[in-house]
Amino acid sequence: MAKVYSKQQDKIRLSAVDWQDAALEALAERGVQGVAVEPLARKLGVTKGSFYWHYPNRDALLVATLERWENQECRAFEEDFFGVEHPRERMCEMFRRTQREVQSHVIFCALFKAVDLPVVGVVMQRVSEHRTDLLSRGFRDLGLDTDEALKRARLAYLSYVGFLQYYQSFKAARMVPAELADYIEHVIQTLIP
Amino acid sequence: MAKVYSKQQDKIRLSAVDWQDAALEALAERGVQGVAVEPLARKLGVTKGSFYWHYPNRDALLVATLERWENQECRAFEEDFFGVEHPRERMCEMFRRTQREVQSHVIFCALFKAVDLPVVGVVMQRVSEHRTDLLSRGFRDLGLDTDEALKRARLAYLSYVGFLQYYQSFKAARMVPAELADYIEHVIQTLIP
DNA sequence: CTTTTTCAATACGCTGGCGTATGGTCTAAT
DNA sequence: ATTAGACCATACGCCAGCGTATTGAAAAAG
Repeated sequence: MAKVYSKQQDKIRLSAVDWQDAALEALAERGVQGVAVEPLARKLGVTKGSFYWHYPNRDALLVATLERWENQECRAFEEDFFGVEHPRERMCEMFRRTQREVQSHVIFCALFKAVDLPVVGVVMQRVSEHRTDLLSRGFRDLGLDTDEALKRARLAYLSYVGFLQYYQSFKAARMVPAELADYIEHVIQTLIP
Repeated sequence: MAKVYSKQQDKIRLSAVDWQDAALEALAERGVQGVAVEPLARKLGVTKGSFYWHYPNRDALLVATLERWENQECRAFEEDFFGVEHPRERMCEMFRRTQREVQSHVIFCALFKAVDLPVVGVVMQRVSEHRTDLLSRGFRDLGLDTDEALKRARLAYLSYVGFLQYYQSFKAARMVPAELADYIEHVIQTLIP
């Protein structure tokens, strides 16, 4: 489906998925409102005449892009979760995850900022519940009762969300990697029983 | 300076501050990009001819509005902080604050979503540091050493940010007040030594 | 009661994005 | 080699917001 091309500029013919890839890139760079058809067309070295052959409108691209992202994202999260056997080590790794897979976080963050758009909202709500569920399960495995585990999972997840919002944006005032790692370890010590 | 008028509609003549008030309202309702001069003018029952007498451009209104908001917001936070003597009770109240003063949180949240705009970014960074500083001080008063206190303050603040981002938007999936209070108490138990 | 000053209306041009319509070109299959 | 379908260009029209320029009205100052 994906054709052969060298640069972003001189490509052959595009598929619907190519537009989604470009949308994700724009999303990471300029946020949801950066996903605009004419700019995307320019970036792809094409005109919007092409776009409206693949999608009926901008929203449709957004929906398709987010659906693919959601699947892939949830799968990755699950793999990370179930990838570690030991319950405590497992949770620690989930927290340390914040320092890795940067691009993924950038998109997550951009989406969270646009959560007021219905199209984005429904997706982020599902993703949030999915993650909270898993974290909650992780805390149960550490001995917390159902209720405590859920609340702790919410706290953990929301502190993650807040962290991203903050540190993705204030790139100037960022902690250095060592300081960041130190912070994460503190969070682990504080939130994991 | 503020003239007499009955409704939002039929007012006499406007001052620069009237535009700031309207801007704050729009900010709470539609986010930063809702602060647009022509819509504001409509809401104020006036045309943009008026606006450009008071401000050179949209950005100037934003700056002025944010400056006023920042002062007022930081002052309120300090008052809440120093308003309670007992160090532990003080911190507990700061956390419970999340359930009150709703309008204030709405604006805070809207601003955080637009933190990529330089005008907004610089303000939110200052506000964030201000709050983190005070929280850090609060944790020191509870016996944490300087380093731990700072990290704990960051965690507390960022979990607050994440919480707002989430619950301001997903009004549908909100916790009921009792459940919310329960969550807050859990956070208090977990984060306050 | 003039004269300034302050505030507002009208009308204009510009930009950037959306979406449509129509026709053209390349490719793959017949 | 022809044809059908997939992909793209061009050229529209539309809308919403920004900002400017000019004129007008209403207060306040003199």
